Amino acid sequence: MGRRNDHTREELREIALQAAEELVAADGLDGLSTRKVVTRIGYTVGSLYMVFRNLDDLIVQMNERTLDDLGKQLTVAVADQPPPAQAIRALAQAYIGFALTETPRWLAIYQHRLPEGQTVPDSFSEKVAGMFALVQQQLALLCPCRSPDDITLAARALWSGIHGVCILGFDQKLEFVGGRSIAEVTDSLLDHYLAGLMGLGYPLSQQA
Amino acid sequence: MGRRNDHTREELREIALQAAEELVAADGLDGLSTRKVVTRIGYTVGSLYMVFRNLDDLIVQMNERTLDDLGKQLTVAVADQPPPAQAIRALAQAYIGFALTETPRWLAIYQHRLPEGQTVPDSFSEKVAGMFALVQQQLALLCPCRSPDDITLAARALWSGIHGVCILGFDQKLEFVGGRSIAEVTDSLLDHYLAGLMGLGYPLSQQA
DNA sequence: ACCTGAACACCGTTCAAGT
DNA sequence: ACCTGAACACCGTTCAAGT
Repeated sequence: MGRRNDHTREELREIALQAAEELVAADGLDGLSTRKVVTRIGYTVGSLYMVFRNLDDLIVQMNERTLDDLGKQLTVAVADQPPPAQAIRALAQAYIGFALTETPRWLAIYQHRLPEGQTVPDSFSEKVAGMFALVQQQLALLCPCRSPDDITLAARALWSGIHGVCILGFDQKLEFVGGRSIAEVTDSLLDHYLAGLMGLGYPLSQQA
Repeated sequence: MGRRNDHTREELREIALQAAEELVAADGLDGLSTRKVVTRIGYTVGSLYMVFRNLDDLIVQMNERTLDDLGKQLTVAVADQPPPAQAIRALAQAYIGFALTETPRWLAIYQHRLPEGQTVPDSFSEKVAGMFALVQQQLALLCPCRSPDDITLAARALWSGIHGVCILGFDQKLEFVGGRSIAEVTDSLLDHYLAGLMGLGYPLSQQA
């Protein structure tokens, strides 16, 4: 018993997160357990708690890695600096593409809920903010005359909307209207929202 | 032991679902368990399986009741037949209102995932379809010249978008940009999307 | 027919004990 | 210092046994 030192602390963290990702990819977040993780890496339950505070901590760290991967995809989508309207479309497509290819890991980001009162670490929020900044940046290029406040609001509305299409699209429960692909619905949202944002001086509520 | 007959099958179902709703309202879907439900209603574990196939079945039935409540709220929101643009806004506000006041039960609808391969019963899908029809109907009134296909697509895009704003708004993880309320972001989405839908003959992608 | 409670196979987390 | 494995308090589900 005890003191094997097969792996450094950091190595242990790495293989545990890898195992967790594989388990989630195979069976979804609900299929993840501490005992499955340690069995997969050849350790016993207790040792997990040397590296992670608890299962929630492990999941948050796993989700941070998923955010990193997602962020990379978004970054390459706008790497060749297309015009802003196309860039926004490319960002949306990259988001959908990631959700499509990495569905369980992507879902885990939103499925996991910390116990009441606990919040996600700053590093997590920063990654989310970084991705969000990509959208905001393109929107600012698209609408140079709008105030920063307007841009922030619009970016949030647009990105939340795209996320909504994705999340409902993947929820077979909500597969209410057949036929339409996630990409089609997203295009509708993008087309009309951006047209409205740029085309009219005043929002609907101030007309009539 | 055995044969108490304190309650009929239907009564047992009712008090079990009620207990489940109270548990979810208090501690969220993760705080729900078969054993807590039966303890709360004064029965033992086994008896739950006389009325529900398993815990997933109980949750689905509980979520159907939540959909009923939500549907009622949406219906009253358009009961006095306001003009379509206002009706759509009222539907969105009713949705947000329900999410705000019944957060854990509302969240449970989306949080719960059936095991791989299983699907939700038809009665569930029908309720979702019914709510969705409310939006579609108003959108059809707003844009009489659009094809039914266009309307379906637009309704889906718009409603998914509003849902996205809600779901990210309630996720403190994603509270990336401070200051903006869910209602504000929804208004931005509605204003610009509807303006774009009605104001321009061609979507952005077909311009320039 | 209804209901119990023991049984089984799982959980997350802790911690004394071993090297 | 690292790691084990038993222990504890939970799970969901089944089913023989009782009335």
